[in-house]
Amino acid sequence: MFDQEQRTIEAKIRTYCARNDIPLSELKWVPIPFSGEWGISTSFFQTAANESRMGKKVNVPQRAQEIAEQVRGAALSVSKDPVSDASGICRVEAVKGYLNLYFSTTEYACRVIDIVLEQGRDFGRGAPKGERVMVEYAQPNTHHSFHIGHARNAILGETLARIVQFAGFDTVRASYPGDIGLGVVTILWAYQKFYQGQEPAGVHARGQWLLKIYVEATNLLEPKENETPEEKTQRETYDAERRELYRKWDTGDPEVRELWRATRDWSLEELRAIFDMLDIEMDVWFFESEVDEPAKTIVEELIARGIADDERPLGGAVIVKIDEKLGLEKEKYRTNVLLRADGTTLYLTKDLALAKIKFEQYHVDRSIYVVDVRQSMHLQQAFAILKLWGFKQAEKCFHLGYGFVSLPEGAMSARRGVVVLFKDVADQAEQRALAAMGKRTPDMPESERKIIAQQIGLGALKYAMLSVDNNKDIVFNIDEALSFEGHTGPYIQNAYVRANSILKKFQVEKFRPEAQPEGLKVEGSAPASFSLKPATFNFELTPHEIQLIDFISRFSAMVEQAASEYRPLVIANYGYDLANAFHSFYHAVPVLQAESEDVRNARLRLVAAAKQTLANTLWLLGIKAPEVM
RNA sequence: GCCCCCGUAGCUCAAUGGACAGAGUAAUGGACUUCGAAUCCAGUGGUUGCGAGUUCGAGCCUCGCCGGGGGCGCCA
Repeated sequence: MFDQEQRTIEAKIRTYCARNDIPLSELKWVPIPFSGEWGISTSFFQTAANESRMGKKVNVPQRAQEIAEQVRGAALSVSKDPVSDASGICRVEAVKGYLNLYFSTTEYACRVIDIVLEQGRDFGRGAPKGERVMVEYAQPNTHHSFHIGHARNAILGETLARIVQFAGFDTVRASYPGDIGLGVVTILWAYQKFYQGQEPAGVHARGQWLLKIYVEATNLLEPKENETPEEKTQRETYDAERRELYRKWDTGDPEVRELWRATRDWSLEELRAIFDMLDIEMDVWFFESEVDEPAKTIVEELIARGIADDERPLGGAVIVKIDEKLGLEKEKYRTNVLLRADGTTLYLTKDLALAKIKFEQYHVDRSIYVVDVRQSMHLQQAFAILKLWGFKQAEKCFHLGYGFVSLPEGAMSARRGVVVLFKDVADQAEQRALAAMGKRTPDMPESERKIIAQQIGLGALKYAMLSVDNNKDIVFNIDEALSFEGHTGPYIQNAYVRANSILKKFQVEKFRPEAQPEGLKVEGSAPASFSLKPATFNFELTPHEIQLIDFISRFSAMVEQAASEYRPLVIANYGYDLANAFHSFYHAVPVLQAESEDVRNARLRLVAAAKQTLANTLWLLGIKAPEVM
């Protein structure tokens, strides 16, 4: 916001230090961490330490303070036009080795709010970065139902995609369902043998039904303790049938393929329904079944390039001795298999083939994988091989690992049917939100109430997933995940609603409505800033206003940080802080009842800016911003 | 045996190597005739697992130890 002033002062500092032989280190500016005023700050400890290293005998903190004081004098006096209100910086102080530049409150408030209102939904958006990034997430197996662990993946991936997109990357969202493999065939086998034609109606019911079949099938196919010879024979017969089915699939048997395609579609339909609920729109769908052939092809290429070693003549597999090829002394990436002795591909093989497709056909510069942290080793191996292969994009491959989601009673297991389904939690969330809405909105039509309850429920669930650092495991406690109070999604949504409420009331009083723009589904929205009058903020601001403007002004920097670190948590935390600042402001500072017309106009602009920033933040989190709740 | 992640308030979690380690939650007290109380305000709560090291400065970086979780060539 004050880049110009910052650069001018930096130049003055540099000049001063050059003239006085002070070995200035890099100037890093951070917001002054005290509330009540705004400004930026930089320290001179590093510079003082430089002197110390050069042989001068100095006490570093003391010397840092001396330099800060001298530089302060320079900043104020080098120019004939001293730093003043006019330039936006009203005060410069040197304290404890830091140089603090304080912004003029009036000037700062005006600039921040003008920018927000002018840029609207683009406030905080980064300039185009000229790079394409692909975010691969949502890789559930088909023929299963989507559980709460899958939901963490999808929510994390979507939010990351929104963040990098908003930060200025050309962003491609990719899903990669596992639509073939032994697990899938197991379900096909049981379906065909016991349940053909018995599937229930309803997209979700059918998807969940497939999961039940899987549990039963697993039960039939797994060895039991103390099993009788008859049971053993039975089980082995079943297993042989399953293997035969897989073989038929592999050779393209039309009947098996048709069975597979039909059941697979049920899962994909459910997956698409869930993406709709989560507000996810995929750009690209990769399927494991379609990567198999390309995977076989690349194996030959990797052998030809001398990256892979073919041990098939010895009755072995095709492997890559990654450490050896990289010339590493200590073992790090170890060795992995590209092709089994029987000639079939593996997960790693397919991922390599898929990466090649991403780079060559989709022209991806950066490739992000949102995958369970337990697959960290495999992805590191894949990236290492891509590097050996000569793909420069390998440097910009990134594994966003996340800890797994377990239940209070232990780990989830699809095989045993011990899972918490996403759909069930989402339904529960809606019910709880409806109950919480209670009498707050007596005049709201049921249809709208339902929509908003979904938005609140999912807001709570999503925020619960995003407000924990991705590398930490989560024990899924439904009461905590669906809490609507405190550090939660609805807390942020509620701040947005309150901001809207003020603006709405103002407009109703002022203009009587018809001011309702067309196309807004939700009643009571007051988004238009056209009716806001210019304001100067030429009055003494309360600490609450200062705090709120401070958080608003940091939004762009937060987006940039979250994108460069690939960390949705940064935005989740920011959203809470911003909402918290707004709630405090809301409670303590009258807007419509402000003491004068000028103050009221200014505060209305501030409320509109806060509302906009909350809206943009919620969008990044994939959480809807209802106008009422 | 080797590698990765984690250890912060009773509990759940934050904190680009910088100024005073912060929130939520639980318990306590207060604030609705007011722009919506899903909120706000107040006090309480800490040897950042332990020990060294690097640094002007370490919750953060390095090493060792303790404790928990995950992974390690034909599963995904």
